[in-house]
Order: sequence, then structure tokens, then C-alpha cells
Amino acid sequence: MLARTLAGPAPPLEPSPMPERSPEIAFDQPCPIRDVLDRIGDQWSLLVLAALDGGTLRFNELMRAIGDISKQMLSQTLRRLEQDGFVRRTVFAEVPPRVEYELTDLGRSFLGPLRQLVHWADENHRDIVRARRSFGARAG
Amino acid sequence: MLARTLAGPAPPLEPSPMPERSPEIAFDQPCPIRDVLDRIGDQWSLLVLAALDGGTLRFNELMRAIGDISKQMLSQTLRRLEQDGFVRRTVFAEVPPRVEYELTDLGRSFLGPLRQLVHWADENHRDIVRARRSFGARAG
DNA sequence: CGGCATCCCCAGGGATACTG
DNA sequence: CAGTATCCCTGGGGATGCCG
Repeated sequence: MLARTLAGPAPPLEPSPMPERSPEIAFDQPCPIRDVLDRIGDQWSLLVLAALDGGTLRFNELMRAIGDISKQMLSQTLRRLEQDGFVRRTVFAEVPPRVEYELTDLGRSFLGPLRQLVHWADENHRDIVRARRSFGARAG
Repeated sequence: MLARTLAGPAPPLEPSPMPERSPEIAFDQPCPIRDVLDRIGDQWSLLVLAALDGGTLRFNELMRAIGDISKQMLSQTLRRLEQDGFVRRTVFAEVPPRVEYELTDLGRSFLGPLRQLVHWADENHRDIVRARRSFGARAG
């Protein structure tokens, strides 16, 4: 299946007609990209990462910052991000309890490519909306 | 909600509490990024785009290329990508019917940022897997 | 061949209540 | 405050069949 293609070695910025396959790569997940995208591709992970880009936040601060996320989802999302090494969780032995979340180096390094994507989205959103409209005009 | 932050030109490094919603912000989608991500963030869009990076393909060729996608999902994914202007669909009046899919300029331009992300995923996948394992060691 | 329509199932996720 | 446990329901998406 094509999943392998996405996992190719280096992303040539030049248009390369032949995507090379690396036959020997097969760890836990068949495709690193699918693996990564399955995580950050969910409804909330990117929002959480973006929120933490501003600095350390506590659980409820994150809830308020994102606004429309449930406790359960925030909790689950944070655990996964922590698990994958994007986020560091620090518990303070206080009363009432305090837990702080912050980006790790890995998490911060991810924001680079992410910003590229965000930038592209910003730049091209108008075109997309326009395409969508004109498509709506042609079809129903 | 935080969605706006992702759409901003430059993410504010100051922790800016935005507890209130902006009721007036409502184009088609509240946030370009959410809008774009909701599309390409699904299970299949990126795979389709990657497949078409190699060149024009027909419907069944795409099915075979991706391998584990159903007709319905491929059809739906292609329609959305076409709708958003990433993909061009060409129907040939032949018997049997022939339909070809190819990337538009917009679609191709998107592969730039995408490759950055792919590159990052490739580079850091090992670290992620490692983090995941060590987390599994600490917790259950 | 290239799809849309239909059926059907189950897991993702919201709401709520409870705990440390 | 910072979660976990439980319930419940919706809709995403697979399988299949039909049509141009």
C-alpha cells in the first residue's frame, strides 16, 4: 500500500517524479507519517500544542484557552502528547493540587513544520473557499 | 476560543487569556487552520494527495495504490479535494468510462509544507517511539 | 469502470457524577 | 484543582448492491 511512499527518506523540495520506497523500514507502525498524523490529526492535539506555544499552562487554563474541549478529551489528549514526548507534565505536591503542562524540545521542534502548514493555510484559505464556492455553483 | 491563535500571523508568546468567544468571527469556518486541518487531517486525504504526487491516476488505480481504502471513502475524499481545489477531475466520454485525477497547482503547492511535516515525522519518529516506550515503562 | 445509495455497526466523544 | 469512571448517543465509515 501507498503508506510507504509518505515515509520516504528526505523531502526534496524539487518536484521529484519518482517517490522512492525504503523497503526495510518497518517498526511499530508501518508508516511514521501515518503514526504521527494519527496523533496530531485528531480534533484537539494541535490546539493543545498551539496553546502551550504561549507558555506553561495548568489543566483548567488549557480548558479555558481552548474553550470547547471536554475534560475527558483534554485529559486524554494531554496524556497522549505526554506519552509521545511532545509535552511535559509536572505535578506539584500542594493543596489544592497543581499540575503544569509545557512543551518539550521535541514538541517545540514540531511547531516549526506546523507553522509552515499554518502559514500555507492562511495564505491559501481564500483560494480554497473560492474553489469551494465555485464548485458549489457547478454542482449542487 | 483558541482557534484564532492558530490562524494568527504570528502566535503571541505572551500567555493571552482569551476566555471570551468572538461571536462576530464567523466566515465559512471560524479558523482557516481548523478548516484546512479538518480536511487534510482525515484518514485519507493526505494519502490521496501523496499518491497523486506521482502523477495522474484513475479511480481504481488510486484504490490499488492506497490499498486499504473503500470506494466510498475514496470517492468522498476525492470529491472534497476536488471541491477545495486540490485535485482536478477529468471525465472522458468513452466506453468503458475513464476518469482521471491529478493535482492542481494549489494541490501541488500544498505538498511543500506537507513534505516539511513528513520530513519532521521521519526525523523524529524514533524519538517518539522511544518516548512512548519509556512512558509505558513508567506508567502502565 | 466509476461511482451513489442503503444498511448497519461500533467506537469516539459529550455530559455528568464521583474521587484524591 | 485535576482528573477518573460511567452512561449514553451520534455519525463515521465498512460492506454490499445497484446504476449509467
